[in-house]
Parts: sequence; C-alpha cells; structure tokens
Amino acid sequence: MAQPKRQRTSRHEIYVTLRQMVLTLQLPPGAALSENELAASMGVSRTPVRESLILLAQEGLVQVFPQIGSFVSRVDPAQVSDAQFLREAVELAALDDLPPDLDAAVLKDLRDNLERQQREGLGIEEFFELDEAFHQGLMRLSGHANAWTTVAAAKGHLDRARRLGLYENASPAVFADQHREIFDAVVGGDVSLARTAMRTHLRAVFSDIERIRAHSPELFATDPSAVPVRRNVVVWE
Amino acid sequence: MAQPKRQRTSRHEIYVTLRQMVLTLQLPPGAALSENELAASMGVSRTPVRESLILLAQEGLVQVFPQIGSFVSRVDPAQVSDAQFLREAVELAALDDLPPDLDAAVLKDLRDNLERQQREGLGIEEFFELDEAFHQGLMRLSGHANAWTTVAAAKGHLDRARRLGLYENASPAVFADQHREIFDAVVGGDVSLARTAMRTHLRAVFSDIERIRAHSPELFATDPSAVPVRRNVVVWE
DNA sequence: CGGCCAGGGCTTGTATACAAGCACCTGTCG
DNA sequence: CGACAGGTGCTTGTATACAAGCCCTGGCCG
Repeated sequence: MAQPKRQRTSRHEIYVTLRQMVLTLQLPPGAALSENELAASMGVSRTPVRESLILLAQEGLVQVFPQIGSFVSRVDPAQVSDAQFLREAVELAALDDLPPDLDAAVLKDLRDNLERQQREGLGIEEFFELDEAFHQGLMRLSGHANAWTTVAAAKGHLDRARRLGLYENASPAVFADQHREIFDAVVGGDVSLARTAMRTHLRAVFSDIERIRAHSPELFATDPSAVPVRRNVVVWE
Repeated sequence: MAQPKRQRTSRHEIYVTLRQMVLTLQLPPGAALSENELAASMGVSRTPVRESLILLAQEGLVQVFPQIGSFVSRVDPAQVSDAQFLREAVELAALDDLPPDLDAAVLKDLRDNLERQQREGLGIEEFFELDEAFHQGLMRLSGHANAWTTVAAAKGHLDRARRLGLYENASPAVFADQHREIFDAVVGGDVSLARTAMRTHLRAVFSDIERIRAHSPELFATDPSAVPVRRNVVVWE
C-alpha cells in the first residue's frame, strides 16, 4: 500500500509465502506452526519468521498462544460472515460509483479475464487468481482499487471457506457465468441489474459454507478462544 | 479480534500506546520514530518496540525505511478517501440490515451516548470517543459489530484528518445533532431517511479536508513513496 | 576555494542468548 | 493399579549482539 517497494527483506518473503500457504489451505486450519521449526526449515533465524507470524496473527490467519504455540486459525464462521458482509457492501457501493465513461484498458483486461475463466480444464488455484483479478478490476472501474486491498486483507477466512467449497464440488463454471453476467450489466450501464447479479454471485459460495462445515468440521472453529491441540504438519516441503 | 484476551505482553501495551499517540496526533505525521529511542524511553528492549512498529506499518500508520528510519506516515489524501468510501459503504449497508426488533440494551447505550455528546464543554478527544462508540453501536444494532473493527482498523488516516478538522474549528455540536438525526430515523424505522442522514453526516468532515490541507500542508503526503526528512520529536513525555 | 573521499554515527535487519511458563512423561509412592 | 509429583523438552516473549547500509561531516587534495 503505502509501503516502499523495496520489500526484498526475508521477512517480507516469508510473510508472503506463509500467507499464501495458509490461504491455499496448504497449511490446513489447526496446523501447528513452530517458530523454531519454520526458521530451521527456511534457513533463517527466528526473528523474521516470528515477525511474519505476528503480522499473520493481526490478520486473523494465525493464532499465537504464549508459552503454548502458534497455530493456523481454524475457519471462523463469524469472520467468514463478517467478510462476506464487508465485501458485499463495498462491491455493491462501487457499482453505484461507476463513472459514465469506463476505462477502456481495464475493460480489455476484464474481457481477457472472462475469456480465460471459461477455458476447459482450469485449475482451482488458477480460477481463484482470475476471480480475484476480476473483482479487483471491477473496483478499478469505479476508482476504488485501493479500497479493495483492505477488503482483500480482511477476507482471509472467507477465501479459505471458498476454497473448501471449490475443492468439494469443483464447478467454477457457474461462477464464471455469473462474472460474465455482472460484466455485461456493467458495460450495458444497468447498475440495478449489475447489483442484483453481484449480490447473487457473492452469496452463491456463502450459502454453501454450512454444507462444507458439516463435511469437514475439523477445519472450522467452534470456540475461537479455545487452545488447539498440538498437531505437527510438514511444512516447506 | 480473534486474539486471546491475555494480551498483557509489553508488545501489546506498546502497540496500543503508540497507535493511540499516532491517531491523536500526539505523534504528528512525519515525526521520526527511532526504535532505539523508543525502547530506551519506555524501558524495554528494541524487540517489542520493533514488533509494534511493524504492526503499525501494516496498518499504514507508520512507514519503515530500511537503513534510514521509521516515521509517522503523513496523512495520505488517497487513503483518507479510500477509508471514507469503505466506511460509507459499510455503514449504509448495515442500515439496510437492521432487524425489526432493535436490541433494547444497545438502544439505551446509544441514548446515553447521545445525551453525553450534547453536554457543554466537551473535549475533542472525549467527543471522538463518544463518536466512535456511537457508530459502533449502530453497527451492533444490525449484528455487524465485528465488521466495524475491520473498518476501524482501516480508517486511521481518515481519523487523523477528522481530528485535524475538529482542532481547526472545534464544532462537534453539528455532528452531535447529525447523530441524533440518524438515531431518530433508525428508531423510527425509516431506513431511507437514516441512509440519507448517515451519508450527509459522513461526508461532512470529508468535504473539509481540502481546506485543512491548505492550512497545514506539512501534515499531508504529496508523494507517499518519498522518504521523509529526519525530524526528531520528543516522545513518551 | 571547490570537489571528492573516507570515516563515524546513526538507522533497520537478522541472529543468538536468556527467561518464563505450559504440557507431557515418567518414576515413585500409597 | 492408580494418583500424584517432579523433571524435561518444548513453546513464545524479551534482551542483546552483530551485520549491512545510508547520511552527513570533516579533512585532504587538486
């Protein structure tokens, strides 16, 4: 954001890596994260690892219990719901702020993005990348690209729940169609239709969370203040 | 947020203190923050101070330039605008989610809050506290209290700009009346009126920012990536 | 007199050492 | 056999030492 671009410190590298591993469920919710282990396996000292964990803890992706351990936080349905509300509020408000003349370059990116979404054999992670870029592109159209970064930072729990949903039934095609629908409404200047399509789209995954929770309850938190059981997980290959 | 409540580590204490000093402009934008100095004056080592600065940097309240120094970030008009958009989107969306039966306890808190806002001789910081509690209370009414914490974390730049505005003309009475107006509309069940009043209220301070910027340009950032000039500031009494 | 260069003092980044405390495991005793 | 107590190994929190680099300043040289 306002950070200087020279972020090639090892802390930043570790932070980005760990964050990605948590969001992609490569580090599953509940996994134990030992500062010493991580430092050893990554060939650095505890300091940058520890500082990364503190940042992740502030984002709610990691929980640190002094003298007990650090753990990948379980998906908290309450936080998923909060992020859903936040995201919906922001994205719908952005649609209301669309200017009369849409940025042609952004529109082209969005069109390319949509085209790629409908390709066959699209991997889940690839789809997620495109999905994220699509929604960010819509925010750019209304000049609120920066506000999106705040939303993106807050929706870690939501994204993990979404991934769980996709890994369960793996049908990104439906979402791709919904994206197309939103995009067409935006280009057509029909804000009301765009809002309706966006709301429908954003709530599609959200409605599935309870089903996923019944299927994999161990990934979800029951009491967020409870101390997890230590359970080692192989990290960093 | 989802952190365990046992937060009596010195890091947390320092973090809260520094954050408050930045938000209240007690640490003015552009001030130099030396890890060594802070640690010495607070009687601890660099470690907890440094970790606090890293957290504040992630919030955008502090900028850390490796091998150069750490500085209280100048108020970034772009970030102020982003926070304004985010806040407006969320608070208006919350009004749409108000349940038919409003929580009586929260309503009582809000009434007490409004009554206190209209007392004579109210200090600026006291008003800010009440203002923050009032808006949080409205979010609680719609069951989105937790989403408010995310907004609160993102609106550091906005709050500093608001404080600048209040210290300039010091007229919280107008805002207190607007709060009352919003509250009455909410209690009366007129969501449309509540939305209008809320929008008017939220944009009141925002429109003043340019005036403040002309008055105190040194507190605002021109190029957010520029390295500030070192300028020592007495800290911690 | 002006420009260049080296050195010292500061900065943050990283590594390491020590402190405090929880949890489990084991040996002992009832 | 069961329960309890103590040790041991782990955890994170804090303190300190070292590394790398920027900036300014003072001295030297053209």
